[in-house]
Amino acid sequence: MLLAIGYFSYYRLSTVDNQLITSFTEENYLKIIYLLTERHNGNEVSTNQLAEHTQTKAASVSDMLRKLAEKNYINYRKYQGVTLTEAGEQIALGVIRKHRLWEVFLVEKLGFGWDEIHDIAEQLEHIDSKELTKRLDDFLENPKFDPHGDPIPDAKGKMPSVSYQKLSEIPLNQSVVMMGVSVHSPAFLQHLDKQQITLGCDLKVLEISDFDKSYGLLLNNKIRLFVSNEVARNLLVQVSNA
Amino acid sequence: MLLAIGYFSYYRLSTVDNQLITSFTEENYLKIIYLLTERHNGNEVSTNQLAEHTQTKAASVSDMLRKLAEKNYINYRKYQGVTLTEAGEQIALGVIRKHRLWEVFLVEKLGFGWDEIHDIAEQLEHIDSKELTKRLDDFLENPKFDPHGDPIPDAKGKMPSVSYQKLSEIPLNQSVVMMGVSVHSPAFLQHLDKQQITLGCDLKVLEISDFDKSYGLLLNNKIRLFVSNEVARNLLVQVSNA
DNA sequence: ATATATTTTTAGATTAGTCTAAAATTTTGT
DNA sequence: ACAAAATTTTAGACTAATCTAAAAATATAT
Ligand SMILES: [Mn+2]
Ligand SMILES: [Mn+2]
Ligand SMILES: [Mn+2]
Ligand SMILES: [Mn+2]
Repeated sequence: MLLAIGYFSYYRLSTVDNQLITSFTEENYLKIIYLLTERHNGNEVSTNQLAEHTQTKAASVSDMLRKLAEKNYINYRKYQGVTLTEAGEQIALGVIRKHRLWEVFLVEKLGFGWDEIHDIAEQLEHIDSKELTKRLDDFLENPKFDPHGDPIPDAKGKMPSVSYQKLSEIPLNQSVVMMGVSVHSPAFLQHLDKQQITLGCDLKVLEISDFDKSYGLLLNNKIRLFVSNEVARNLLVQVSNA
Repeated sequence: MLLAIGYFSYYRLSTVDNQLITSFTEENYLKIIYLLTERHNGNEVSTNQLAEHTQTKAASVSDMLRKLAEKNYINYRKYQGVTLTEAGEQIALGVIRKHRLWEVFLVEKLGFGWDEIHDIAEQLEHIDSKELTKRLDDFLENPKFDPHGDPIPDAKGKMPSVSYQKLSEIPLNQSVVMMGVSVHSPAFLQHLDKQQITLGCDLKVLEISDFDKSYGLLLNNKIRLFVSNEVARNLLVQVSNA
């Protein structure tokens, strides 16, 4: 809620663009439920998983789930985990859209590295203004992917479907393009930077070491390097269609 | 507090760049105390004034003042009103800096009108990242004034001093430049837009009507128009030094 | 199948920020 | 100078989001 008096105005949390009030906290729960559901291919998300990802205790999550179910944002059968309703999913996708658009802004316009942006986007994703989101999207020239390769839901709340594979699942000598990462930690992203593994680069698995299961790669048809098995499992790629 | 786990992270309010925790709400109080103190030329701000500008009740303000005084952000003698301490002023100036930088962004980069930006900046001013503020400032080419003509405090927390006069205090036939507005309501700003009164335009008071005390102006040495006494009192100008 | 372990929910508290109503203090007007 | 009015503070209560501890439900393991 916003009210102007003379010079000033005071922004009182539990904002609204127009209609229903969804708190900062509720938005975070819905977003995390969406992302975890997606990661589990549509399976219910458990209370403990949510506690872990919200950095709270299971008891707090139970309370919040009761509340979100009351508002019809989630399907909730006690002890059975949750999924989002259509209404809940739309809120989640709106938050994810803003998060990813702001990440594009931070990298493309402000020159941040892809390892520095997530925590800032975590705040910006809650800014509540349809018009701002629309103008930001245009300013960025309607990007379809964020700096980590994640697809950006459109203004209607539709998430583009992507079909990436883990590099670890690609046959030897198959040329692929690096499309995304499934871990966003600064440490992992900086590790990739050091080896010049960036979004859009060409990769080919030449060998998998018998010694430590590490991956011997050819990068951009030029550079040979080894990455650990864990790195290979967290690189998302697509078979080159060239 | 921010913690990343795999894909996600969860932003828990009561944020920090590094050190002390200042809530969203506390930031708003400190900002409003700063602006009201400035408006009263350094005089104490009263509980009722704060209640009005925070859209809360005097009782709530009293509580918050006790808390802010405890944290040494304000000088508070019961019943006597408050002023900011150096620490409180630095927080207020940081918030105001971000508010005004974001307003520049919204107008210069996203093409918003000056009447549409305040409420969005009211949210953006709480985003907590020194690095973001620094890069935003550079991206905007280190603007010294926001779209309403208000000066932008520098990164060290120093507010540039400006010496504007109300148009209503300017002698007849004195050429002045329009430098700012002392009311930021969309209605007022749109009213100015309609008469093409913009920041930087030339103004000269040709007459003050005996009938209704309205001001007969010459705009940009070309256009003659009348504005109400209230408009004249809320236009901030500076004598042309050309 | 049943005891044990794990997960989830409930019960009861706590904190921040707000409220209304009542008490205390300051200001104003004669 | 003092009564009345206005302002400010205090007291007590409420809501959202969290917590710990205990109870209930579900899963697992012999
Ligand atoms: Mn992110
Ligand atoms: Mn991302
Ligand atoms: Mn503003
Ligand atoms: Mn402004």
